[in-house]
Amino acid sequence: MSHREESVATIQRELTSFARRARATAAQLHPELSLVSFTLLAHLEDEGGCRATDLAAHYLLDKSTVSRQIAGLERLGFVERRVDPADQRVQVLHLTELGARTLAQVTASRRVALQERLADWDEADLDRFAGYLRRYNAGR
Amino acid sequence: MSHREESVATIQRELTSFARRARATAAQLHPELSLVSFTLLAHLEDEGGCRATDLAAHYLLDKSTVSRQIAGLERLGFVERRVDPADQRVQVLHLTELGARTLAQVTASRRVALQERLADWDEADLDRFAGYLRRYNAGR
DNA sequence: CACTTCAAGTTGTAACATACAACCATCGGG
DNA sequence: CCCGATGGTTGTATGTTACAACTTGAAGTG
Repeated sequence: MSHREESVATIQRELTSFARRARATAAQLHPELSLVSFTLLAHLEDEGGCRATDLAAHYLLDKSTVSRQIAGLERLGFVERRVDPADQRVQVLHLTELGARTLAQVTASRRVALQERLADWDEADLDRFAGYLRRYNAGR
Repeated sequence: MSHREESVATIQRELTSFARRARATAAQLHPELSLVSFTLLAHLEDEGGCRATDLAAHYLLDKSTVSRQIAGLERLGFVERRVDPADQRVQVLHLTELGARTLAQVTASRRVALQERLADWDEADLDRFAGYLRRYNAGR
């Protein structure tokens, strides 16, 4: 196995291991907002509102799954729907004020945990790690 | 926000985004072996056999969940149990020949996908990225 | 305009995954 | 020999997800 292949194998192993734990970690940190709900809210924040179909495409979920997730988030008062005047079928989803506040809280508590974990990394390493992750995720 | 905080924020965002997609990606790539089953088999391979309790601790799962997962994998003929002669309560889990072969296939197909995605990375970057991921996961 | 086709969302259904609690069996130490 | 701790299974409830069938509205075509 070449050096290159070994690196790829390591990346594979570590990413898998991370993915596997992510759900449980998220659930422990804030039981009120699952990993999926959290990412949906975050996406709404980033995009400043989007359609359910967009969420489904972006997160590789079935539209029925998104429909139910959104219904739950609406029940919690975190998102609201605004019918697109140009197309009555479309519901543009937006964060409510409460949704934005909750998202901010959860993001902050996650960040604290992450900061602790990365406490002994120096700034240059953090910067490069962040860059690699961004590059990896962009590559699709 | 300091440079350091910005890097941490990026890492948080990218890791979350990755985690969110991982399950669906895995499911598409090989419907026969979910992400969880895959990681359990991989762990057995790495460790050369271990207890259900170890799996639960490592993957932050309830022991009942692991118990059912293992039951499923046993039904599929991928793992076998050997009672520890030193402690009758303990079942040491091992990959069967079929389990090892299936795991190897899935690992290989995942690796191909990953290699494609990392095709335009140079070797030094791959090496550093792998190192950062290992360091990140080790930090707990 | 009527007809067809397509896109956005919802709902019915079934399969899993998961946690928690209760439980059983076994081990090890007083 | 009992008793607490450990490994594991089973009962139960909840949540996530996909697939399929359906509803509604949009858009194009004759």
